[in-house]
Amino acid sequence: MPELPEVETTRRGIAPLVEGRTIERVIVREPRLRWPVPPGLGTELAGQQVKSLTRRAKYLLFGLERGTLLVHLGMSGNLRVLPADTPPRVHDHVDLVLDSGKCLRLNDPRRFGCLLWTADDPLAHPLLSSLAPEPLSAEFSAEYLARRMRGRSVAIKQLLMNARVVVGVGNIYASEALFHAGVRPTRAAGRLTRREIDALVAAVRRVLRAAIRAGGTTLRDYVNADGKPGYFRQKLYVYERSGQPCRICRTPIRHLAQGQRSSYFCPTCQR
DNA sequence: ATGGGCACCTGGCTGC
DNA sequence: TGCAGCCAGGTGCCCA
Repeated sequence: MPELPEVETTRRGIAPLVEGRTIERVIVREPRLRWPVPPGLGTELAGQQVKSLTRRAKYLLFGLERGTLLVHLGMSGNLRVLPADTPPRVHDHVDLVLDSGKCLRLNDPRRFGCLLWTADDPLAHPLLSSLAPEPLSAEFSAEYLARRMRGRSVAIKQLLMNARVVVGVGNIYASEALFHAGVRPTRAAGRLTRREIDALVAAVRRVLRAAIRAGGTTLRDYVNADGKPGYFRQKLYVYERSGQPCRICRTPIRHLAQGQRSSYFCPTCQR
């Protein structure tokens, strides 16, 4: 589900409601997430104030007085701030009960998400330590990408989704960015021209920024912190549009599978 | 090092 | 109506 824009939308939505609040207690209804919720989490978090809420890749980092809470939403997770007495629904796995009378509630049907705590520098955590640059940072430049693509035979779409090359770009925005750059998803990464790499870096940035502005993309079950869907779906050019006319040239959008993931492209606009 | 495939899970849709 | 099969915003790990 959530790629960078959806995680960032979630962060912006919940930050004003959690920053400065104290966690009174933690309710774990289902600890079996991608990694088990640590058994001592409640003891660790109770009484701690949330100092900051930041994002690294698709992880949310809750900076506490002591240590950091790491949350990943996996494919189907969402976080909402609700009145603490709201009856839990199916797949409401964890609540952080706040001193505001509200709770931060994690819902995740597929349980591919995770909720972990670390006492140390969160960026040194094994799950975060080898992550690539943020796509919206200056570090993600055409020079950088060109260097990382050189000699690689892997398809450009799969490389874009590799978190050791650039983070935050998932299945939707990889297809969309490649459309806007005019590059077919199947091209070998190492064969792109410098002009195409320039276009691709710009397209990744543009698509992610526009999606954040629209509150993310809701395909099925993504909702933001207010329980509302994102509106970027209406601005998708190729994703889940196979057979429909290209918004630029009317050629039917094509679908194919790459590494067990669906890709979409316009055979006319993308070369 | 690189690339490919599988695994983890639930739910919704399709087609027989 | 029932059920099998397939697909879905991610990503760590194992193998060649």
